[in-house]
Amino acid sequence: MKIATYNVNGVNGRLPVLLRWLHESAPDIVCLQELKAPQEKFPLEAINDAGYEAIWHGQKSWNGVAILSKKGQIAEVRRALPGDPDDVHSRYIEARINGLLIGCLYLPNGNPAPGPKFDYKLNWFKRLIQHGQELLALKEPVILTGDFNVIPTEFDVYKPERWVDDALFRPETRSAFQDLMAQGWGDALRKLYPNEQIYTFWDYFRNAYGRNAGLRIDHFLLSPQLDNRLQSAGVDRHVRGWEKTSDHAPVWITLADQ
DNA sequence: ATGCCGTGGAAACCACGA
Repeated sequence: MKIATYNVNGVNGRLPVLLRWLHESAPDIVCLQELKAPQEKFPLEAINDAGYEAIWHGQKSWNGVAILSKKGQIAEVRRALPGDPDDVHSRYIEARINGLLIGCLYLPNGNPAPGPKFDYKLNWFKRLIQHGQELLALKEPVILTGDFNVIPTEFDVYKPERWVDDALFRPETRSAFQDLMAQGWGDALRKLYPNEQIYTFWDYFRNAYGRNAGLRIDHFLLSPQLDNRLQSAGVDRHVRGWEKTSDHAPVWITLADQ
């Protein structure tokens, strides 16, 4: 079973790219972030025509997350991260599909830091850590995936010294990510490629993709129940080179059937 | 060092992104 995550940066603006990639890569389950579309503007018909069922939580202009599946029913569990009923951003959706519990997330960017946006990021992170603990306590096969907006280590950025004061790389951010990982999650891509340089995002500016000036900020976190089912993982980095493409590339894993 | 590009929405610019 192939599962992917992709920050599309506008699901309607990128629809041709999304459909081309779905056809080429043929993942069974897809987590999307940054739909940038209100609930009623999600392109369900085109997604259905591509062979996928979908659940989504849209929002006007910004954020927005979705889970697509062409394998098994999507049983939605929640469409918000617990812990703050006043949080109106659409950044989390969770569902059971085919024996997997999948959390699709778009963690706040947090810039500029310090400031209220960074505070929001850290508060969101606290809620994610709390929820992560609850997910692991289920002792089920769980996947937490999406755009974490976290550069986990110096090895995950082309020029770390330029990013030390950035909300994606600040000590508080890395520390929060370490706290989450310490619960027992496995970083799927790092587990399979401990020494490879892996990027999932390249800025639109300064020919970042051409220079491979990238960041690794889209992650697949697996619960221990999935440790021995992880078969392969990768980044479809060539998609970042397409016309009218997102600044992120799709990331995927494959799991052995149980 | 920098939003230099790109999106959506409102309004011919702005907020936001990483």
